[in-house]
Amino acid sequence: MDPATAIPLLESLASAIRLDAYRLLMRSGPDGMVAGEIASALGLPPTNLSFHLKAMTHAGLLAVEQEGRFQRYRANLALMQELVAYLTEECCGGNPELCAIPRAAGRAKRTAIASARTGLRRSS
Amino acid sequence: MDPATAIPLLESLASAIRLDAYRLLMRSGPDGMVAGEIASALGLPPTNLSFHLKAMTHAGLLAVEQEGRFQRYRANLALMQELVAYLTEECCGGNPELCAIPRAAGRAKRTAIASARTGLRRSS
DNA sequence: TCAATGCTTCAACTTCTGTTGAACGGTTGC
DNA sequence: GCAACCGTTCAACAGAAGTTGAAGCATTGA
Repeated sequence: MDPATAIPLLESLASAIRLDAYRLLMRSGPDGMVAGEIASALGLPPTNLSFHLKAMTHAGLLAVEQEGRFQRYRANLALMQELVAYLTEECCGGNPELCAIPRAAGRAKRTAIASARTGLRRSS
Repeated sequence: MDPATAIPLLESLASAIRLDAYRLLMRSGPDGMVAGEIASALGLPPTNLSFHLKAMTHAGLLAVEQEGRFQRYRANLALMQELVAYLTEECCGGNPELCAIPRAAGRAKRTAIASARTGLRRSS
């Protein structure tokens, strides 16, 4: 995944309504939910929900299927997993165990990066 | 992590400028970078960059430290890892291996959900 | 002390996002 | 066919986010 793909997904999730909707659909499993069910579960007017569901569907985070007069939405879990993998990569360069360590422990690995800079240093 | 904590982080990352800035700082390791270095690396005017760095710092995604007349920014990798853990949880209920499976495989698990609905089914 | 530097804050503006009510199209059941 | 229902699209508005230039504050070096 590249940034251009990740950003629309992050935008989709960076809203309380859309994050709630996604979590709801994730929990509802492969059956997903019909728009009206989602609206009543989240307590939203249908126009507003439709706006957000459309945005998420456009981003690829949801799939929609017509079912008679209903619209059934499902979470695209595979894409979400790709996003998580991308963030893990961006977080620690693929080494999650480096993330939370104290600063001194990263010293060996950052030599190359440090030497590429212009000599600005903390007072130490 | 709860949604109220995750959303500002997702907002922080849901912008090309801010995502680029975070990736840059992540790659620069524990040394971080000075604001001017970031600005020239990303090709941004300082006012604009300052706006975004402030937003990310406010969200907790970056840490900033004064260093003489410079401001040194560092990525908060621990928080990023918490976010990834949260998304993993939200993605598959803590079971990432369930994510990408074909729909039929989830049948047993969704019985309870399905029975709560009104008997609507796809034509199959 | 004073000019230069690095970065931020402020104000003004433009653009994007989110919300709402009204209208519309498609499906269902009588 | 026709009314009821589900959900979307549209238009209008309010508020938030992003960008820019000017001004300000703090630090540095002469």
